[in-house]
Amino acid sequence: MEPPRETALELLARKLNLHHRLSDKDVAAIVALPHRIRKLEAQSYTLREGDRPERCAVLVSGFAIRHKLTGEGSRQILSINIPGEPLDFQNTFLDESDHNVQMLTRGVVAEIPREAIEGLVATHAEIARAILVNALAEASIFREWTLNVGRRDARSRIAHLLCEFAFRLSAQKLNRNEVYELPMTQEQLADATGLTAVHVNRVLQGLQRDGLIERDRRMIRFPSWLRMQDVADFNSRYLHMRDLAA
Amino acid sequence: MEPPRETALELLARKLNLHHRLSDKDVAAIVALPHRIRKLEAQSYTLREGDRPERCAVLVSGFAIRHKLTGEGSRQILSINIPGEPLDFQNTFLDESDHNVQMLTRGVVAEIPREAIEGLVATHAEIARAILVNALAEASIFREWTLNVGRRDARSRIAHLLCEFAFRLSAQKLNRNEVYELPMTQEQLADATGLTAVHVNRVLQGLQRDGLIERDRRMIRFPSWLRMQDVADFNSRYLHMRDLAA
DNA sequence: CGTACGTTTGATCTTTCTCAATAATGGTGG
DNA sequence: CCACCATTATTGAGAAAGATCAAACGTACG
Repeated sequence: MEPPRETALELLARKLNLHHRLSDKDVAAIVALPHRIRKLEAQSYTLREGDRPERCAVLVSGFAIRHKLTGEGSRQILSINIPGEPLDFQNTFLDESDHNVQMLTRGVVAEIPREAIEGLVATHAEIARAILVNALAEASIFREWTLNVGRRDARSRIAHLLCEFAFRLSAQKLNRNEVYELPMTQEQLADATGLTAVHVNRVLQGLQRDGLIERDRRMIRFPSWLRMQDVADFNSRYLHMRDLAA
Repeated sequence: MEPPRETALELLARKLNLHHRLSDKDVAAIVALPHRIRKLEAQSYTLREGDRPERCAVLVSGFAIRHKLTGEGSRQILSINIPGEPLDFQNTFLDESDHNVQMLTRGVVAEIPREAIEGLVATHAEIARAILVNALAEASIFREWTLNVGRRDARSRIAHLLCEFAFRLSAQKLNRNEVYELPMTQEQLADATGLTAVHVNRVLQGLQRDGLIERDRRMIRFPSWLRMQDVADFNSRYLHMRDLAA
């Protein structure tokens, strides 16, 4: 028997609760939010640089990325979003988006009208706080990525990304047992780490050769989380989660 | 005759107003905040990774940086803060700091008690919004830095940092005429761009040779802002300022 | 006026990129 | 269910950007 399926907004409530404790009443207010469910194809954009967001998408299933491009056209992926995460809260409060949000896989989002969010924030102080804390926690992830790309070598850099992804999946209880699927091509992995796809390929093989990861297709398994964490220089503090999972 | 000196909190109000329009009443409420003025030496920390912030420092004069270290000890500077900017708003709402905040030069901060900020936010919706927008705008800067470090070559990377700094100084009206002092050693410039000091030195010389910058000590001048902007791949959109200066 | 710190220079080494080709894979239409 | 096509992964060889090491030179300030 399957456990009852979580609704889109329950998922969001659980995510926000990860950063800031919410009462049952607050959770109920979130779940009561008006919204529209929408299916999205892989590669489709939910928001483009320069856009003015009028609704706020919450990722229900599938994976999304934030990215921006240099004038020369090379791409940097800025973060990966997993189910439960709000995609546009940050942009909802700014006049125009400074980056792109794109689906990595096909998936489902719940779109909440801007005004509904604004109303909620105005009347529920703890939810407002949770949204702020969520935004700040995401900013912390950007900082860690700057460190990752700026100061770690290719091996640690990739290992760090793998650790972060695994950790966040666990925290949202999205991975069955020890294995998870990394929904990215090596090209995308390269754009996330500031490397080239060729080099990513070689580094992945190196990690595998040294028994740090096992790969089958896009499935990844860490034989030893501890050793992996060490190579990745990964410490979950920057994720600002109240409860430590994994 | 000097214009009347701006107070610490007027400076903050002006900075917040840059991102979100504030009424005179809101400005007055900010200026009325309890606070303590403190002088800080160069290199002193206002906050360390792992700390729990109990007061919120606003930079009044001098410059500060955010940075974090890898396990191996190399440092990545995450952003530079200029007078008027709140140093700890982001950490005030999280349980512990995920990065260090350190003075780049000697300077002065105004320390506002945590509870005073919380009270202000609870009673002044527009100020709360301005603080949120300020935090989101700073997150946008982190994203741009990830792109900078991940996908631009050394020359553009350094040029971009120089442009950003010049632009933000102008927006806060902190630079006399066209010249400004970059308050960083080449070592620090290296830590901000993910390079080594030696290479930074060579790149700076290259920029100078090509007539893109003029240097005298730490003073920097751009003979042509347009050409510089072009080399830097700089577009101020990500700074989310309502009025464009410079 | 000396000492510590910051800048500059040269020589050499390494990591990572580039270019190019080949091999798997996965999804699609018939 | 199969053949085909487009994407993705893998491999090799050579080039380049940037790192490293070491030394010399400036300069600010106590």
